[in-house]
Amino acid sequence: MKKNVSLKDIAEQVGVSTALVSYVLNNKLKDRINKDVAAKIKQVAEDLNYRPNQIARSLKVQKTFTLGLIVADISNPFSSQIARIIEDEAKNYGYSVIFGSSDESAKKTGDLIKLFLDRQVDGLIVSLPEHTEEQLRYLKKSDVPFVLIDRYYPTIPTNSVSINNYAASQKAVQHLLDNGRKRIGIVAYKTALFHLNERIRGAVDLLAGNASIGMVGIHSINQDVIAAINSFLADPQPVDSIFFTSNLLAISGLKYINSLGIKIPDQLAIVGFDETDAFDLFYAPVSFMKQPLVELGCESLKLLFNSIENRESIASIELEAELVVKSSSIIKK
Amino acid sequence: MKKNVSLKDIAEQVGVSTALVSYVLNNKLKDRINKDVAAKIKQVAEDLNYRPNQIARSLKVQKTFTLGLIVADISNPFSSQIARIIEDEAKNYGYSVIFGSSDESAKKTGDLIKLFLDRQVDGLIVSLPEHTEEQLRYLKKSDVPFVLIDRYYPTIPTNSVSINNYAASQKAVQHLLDNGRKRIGIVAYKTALFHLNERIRGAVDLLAGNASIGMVGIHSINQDVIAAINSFLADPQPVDSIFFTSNLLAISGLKYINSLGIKIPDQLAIVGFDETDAFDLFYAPVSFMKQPLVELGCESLKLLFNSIENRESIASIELEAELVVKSSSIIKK
DNA sequence: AATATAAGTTTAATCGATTAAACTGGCGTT
DNA sequence: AACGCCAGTTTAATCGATTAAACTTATATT
Repeated sequence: MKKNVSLKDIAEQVGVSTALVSYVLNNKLKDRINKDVAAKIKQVAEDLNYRPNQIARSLKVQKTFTLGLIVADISNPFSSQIARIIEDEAKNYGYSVIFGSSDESAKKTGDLIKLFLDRQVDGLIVSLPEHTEEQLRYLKKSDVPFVLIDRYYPTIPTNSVSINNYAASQKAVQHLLDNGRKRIGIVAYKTALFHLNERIRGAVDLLAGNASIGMVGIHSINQDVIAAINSFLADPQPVDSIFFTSNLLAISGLKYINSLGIKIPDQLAIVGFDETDAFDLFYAPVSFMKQPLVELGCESLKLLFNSIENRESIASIELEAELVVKSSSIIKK
Repeated sequence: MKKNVSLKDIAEQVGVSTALVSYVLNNKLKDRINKDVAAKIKQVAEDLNYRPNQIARSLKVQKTFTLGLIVADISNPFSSQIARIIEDEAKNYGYSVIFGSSDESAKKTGDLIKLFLDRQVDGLIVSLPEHTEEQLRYLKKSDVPFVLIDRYYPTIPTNSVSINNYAASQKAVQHLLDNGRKRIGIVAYKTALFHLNERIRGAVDLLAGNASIGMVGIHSINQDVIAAINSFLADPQPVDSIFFTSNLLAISGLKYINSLGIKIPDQLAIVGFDETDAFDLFYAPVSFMKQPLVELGCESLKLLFNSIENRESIASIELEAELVVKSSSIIKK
């Protein structure tokens, strides 16, 4: 195996100490160093194709320039788009990202947190599954800067970036009302996650109790979505519109609606949550609440870097989602 | 800032050397160590919640237990699913993954390779953009174990895992022929990438020159797909079926076909490449060539770990894609 | 001439772990 | 009593970089 070139190799070849090589290559003590020696060192470093060992550097300077990212599932487009944005933006700050999927499991989340802390990440961006108060406390105690993204506990103060789910939900429902819909079905997760329950609360508040809600278990999505839609339709006053509070729920629901031969938007208006290619391929392209993914990612990093520089700072940022109207929810002319 | 607990802290508290602590916690020299002392050390380590600093450990043992993963774009479902599988499986081997998106840029790919090498990854899994022979040579010279996934250069021997694109393409086209289609349009990328050209070659060979091909630039997908479809339809003998050689091409094409009001599969049969939710939401769920993603990921890791243990080994693995038939390509009963 | 200052470089400690080699008493053997 | 041996432990080097402090010369100042 070829050995990597180290400071020592350069030092020996030039005939100086490693310290001097380090000073030269890092442009420190600039004005005190002999120009010819500096030039020679740079030349040799170049010739040997020297690349500093970041592990050694990290150990010494106590900084890894690595961030940990925990998402629910990197293969879900919501997560992967966020990951993409964070990876890109972190690179601009000189940071790399290591990542993991929690699979909505509290235990996996805890394991990933420990794994990342062991690797001395400089900070974490985490999307927490439900029932992770313990993991969150561990994280706070660890004293590593971190930011919660998408999901947070309103009663536990932390850095966080999320959207205003309550308002988003109301925008979606109001849009259906504005388009003449009277009976709105809400399909939502049965969950302890605050942000998802805010989506329910927003809709219910606006409809003043006059809402049909279908609850879906995260591990039985297709089955529960079908049951929810069936019950919406079996109602003496069947719904004339459905608001799906997540992208997976919408995809699952639309497949079933397709198979029933129900016409969208004539018989049923649809609004989804989060963007996906699939919405556009539907014969009646699906209206949806669009989350500001770039802002979510960038604001998270801003908070995180703030927190890395100044441990005291804690901030919560709430962004607005935007309604994108396509043909699934409007009255055909 | 709270300092992490180190071996030294434990050693001081117990009143022994750090060496002994290390031996105990790593279960080395088991039979030579006083049981009471060992118990005490373990107890104190537990009490202080000691977690070894992996950076320090990596420096000493010259192994980081980290892999680098370079995909084209982590927000493309093909990449993110692979990333998911690799992350999961690597974790089983005790490895973490750092990742980056090349954006199909040779320069970014080179930058990522350097970044990952600087961080002393133990190995790399790379999906190369076109015109990256130079970056590939650099990688080979670096002597770090790596595996190419999905894409490879047939003339440059490396570890690689890919699918048999030639055969996959023929399966797709043969399926269309079997279902009575006579004029098949192929929509493919204009690219230097070998694996994508294999898809074209497979189709063309089978159709013996009787194929219409629409070439699409990677940076002008929508525009070029539209042009391709227009030309297919303007032909004196218009096509009765289209094979899209990637998921993005299919999505783009289906959107356009939708807008033209063309009926699938009656007027036009469709076969796509790679799975996506979108295919299922289309009113005529789309048939597609399904890549064995789990196998791709797992075989890559197997090759990589082989290569990490034994630098000499080089192997290329070719997997088969499978045709998944839905309603977009079959004759309606 | 004595001393201060500056320029250029090196020494050596350090980050936190690992590990080969050396050490220390106590014990048994002859 | 002298020696070897062994269990149990420590010493010290090492990984590759960073950096405060110390160290040389040479030059300037008084």
